[in-house]
Amino acid sequence: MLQEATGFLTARQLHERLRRRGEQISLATVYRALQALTEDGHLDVTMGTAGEHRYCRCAGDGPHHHLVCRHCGHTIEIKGALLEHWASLVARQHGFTAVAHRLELEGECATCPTQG
Amino acid sequence: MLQEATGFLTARQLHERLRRRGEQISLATVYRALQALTEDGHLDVTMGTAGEHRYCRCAGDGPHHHLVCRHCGHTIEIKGALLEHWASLVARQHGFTAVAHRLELEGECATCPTQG
DNA sequence: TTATCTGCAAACATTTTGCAGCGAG
DNA sequence: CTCGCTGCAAAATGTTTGCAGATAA
Repeated sequence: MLQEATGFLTARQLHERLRRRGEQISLATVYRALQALTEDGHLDVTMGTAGEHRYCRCAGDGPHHHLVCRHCGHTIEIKGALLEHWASLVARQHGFTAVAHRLELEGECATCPTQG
Repeated sequence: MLQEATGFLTARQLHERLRRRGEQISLATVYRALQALTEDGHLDVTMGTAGEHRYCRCAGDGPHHHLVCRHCGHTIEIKGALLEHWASLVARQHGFTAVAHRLELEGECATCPTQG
């Protein structure tokens, strides 16, 4: 059902896509499904700068980050062991414990179909 | 007026603080002031996981990141030259250009007043 | 029967905006 | 007068929830 989420989508965007494919699904159901799948760990969630949730279908194989094309939404997963190391080091230097980190990279991908 | 924003605050939190100090300010005015100050570059904005904006008074001296205590909101600015380097390197490796990045570190600070 | 899933619409939270009042120039 | 700042309330947007009907075990 959420095979559509190959990149980062808002609930509304996913809803629109599904309806265009002919599914008669309602927005509320999309939200509920998204919620359930997120709880099960099948989806990652990030916050857009406009305050909306963005859902992404990621392999649940541990912490990673995302490189997202700002035009087409194409997403690449990044396993940033180096970053995680650096993050916990910096945090410890400042006396912080139980540190979680969140990184998002946004740019323009080389093969962006929406470039023209 | 926003000297209160020593850490990350939502508009509501700031509004509450100001009212407790006796200011008869309205929520709309808080938003408007926040908006103006953000445009002027006097405030940084991040998104909380619940979808709310969080405002922070930062020196506008170039890109940096934040280490935030999840309990008291105490915030430390981090200049991550190493991270920026790594980020643009990774992005370039994947063919991305014009890459912006956003990092947030959240943990528990050593001198947290709300630990008990 | 119960349990789950669904749609619709209302509720809810955050943020923005329209209108009017007030003080400064 | 105009201009800008303010408060109140309503609107806009994104998200959640209450209720009832359908379907499955």
